[in-house]
Amino acid sequence: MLKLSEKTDYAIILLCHLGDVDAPVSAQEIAGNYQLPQPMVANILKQLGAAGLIQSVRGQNGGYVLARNAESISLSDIISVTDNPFNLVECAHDEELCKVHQCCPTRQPLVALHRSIQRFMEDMTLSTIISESYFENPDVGRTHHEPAHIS
Amino acid sequence: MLKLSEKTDYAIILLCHLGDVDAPVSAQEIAGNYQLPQPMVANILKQLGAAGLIQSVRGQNGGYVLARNAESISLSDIISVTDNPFNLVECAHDEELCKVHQCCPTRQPLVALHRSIQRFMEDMTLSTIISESYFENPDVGRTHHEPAHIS
DNA sequence: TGAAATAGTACCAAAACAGTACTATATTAT
DNA sequence: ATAATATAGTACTGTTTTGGTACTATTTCA
Repeated sequence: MLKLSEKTDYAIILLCHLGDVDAPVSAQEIAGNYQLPQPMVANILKQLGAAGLIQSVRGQNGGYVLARNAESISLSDIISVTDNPFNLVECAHDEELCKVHQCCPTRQPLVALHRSIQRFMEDMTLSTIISESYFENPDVGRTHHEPAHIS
Repeated sequence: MLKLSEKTDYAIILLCHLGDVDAPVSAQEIAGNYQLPQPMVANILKQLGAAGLIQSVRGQNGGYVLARNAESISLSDIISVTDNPFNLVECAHDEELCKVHQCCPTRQPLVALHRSIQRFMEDMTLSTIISESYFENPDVGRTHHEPAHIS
């Protein structure tokens, strides 16, 4: 399905949190903050760490911090970790995989769509996401701007 | 995963074929032409018919023709049939589904990405796909233009 | 009346996903 | 030292989605 995995959703949330704090943040802390199951948060953080997007600090008072500044982490980077490298169509990478290579009308236009999405995801950085995010915490006095529902 | 289903791939191929022919084309004919399993082709055509993208002609010498002209069939239409209606993130349609609604940094930027993709898919019509498609049939004397491979 | 086609549905195996569990290792506070 | 609190690595499992098939009914034409 043409949908982001929930892991990616969560990963973005976790990364936004890390981008807002300087000191290392533990999996437990984040899980508590967003009411998500701790093992899953830990698992995603492990993946993000292994991929080099965040850096781990082991031991007591340990946790995670961003490995790079938020400007240099793109949505594409994140999706590559939690959603596999983006690949709209299989044959985009390997033409041999195409089962109907005698006449494949899909390749050209779908590759164009692939590129368009890819580019968007590369331009969308974590810092952009953070600056565009909005908070609905009741304790934060903020105007509630409702994003229009789509499609 | 952020990938089109194979059914969508096939659906595009089938529709392109129908867009090139006037007389009704049967599932068997198409299956033979592209060396795809007949039952699957038939199944996809049934779905496309039920969705109103193509029109069926029953009985002997029957088959399918486009129900509308190729300009008015968008990639978005096709994907809605074979890939479910496009929905990059669950909460894009229903904010209540958001499990972390206290602070959801993902919504705004992902909705933007959703819109961007949605728009692209609506602008990409079947006739565009057909005109951009290229054929490698050996019997058709054509210059072979290799699309660059993408990341 | 028989052949060739679609209509509708239901089914099944394999893959992907979400989430968990367990063991090992590192660091710090006491 | 040692106990507490972290991450590291990996493997597992139930559920959902996907790809593909099967079967029966209906329509149309020769």
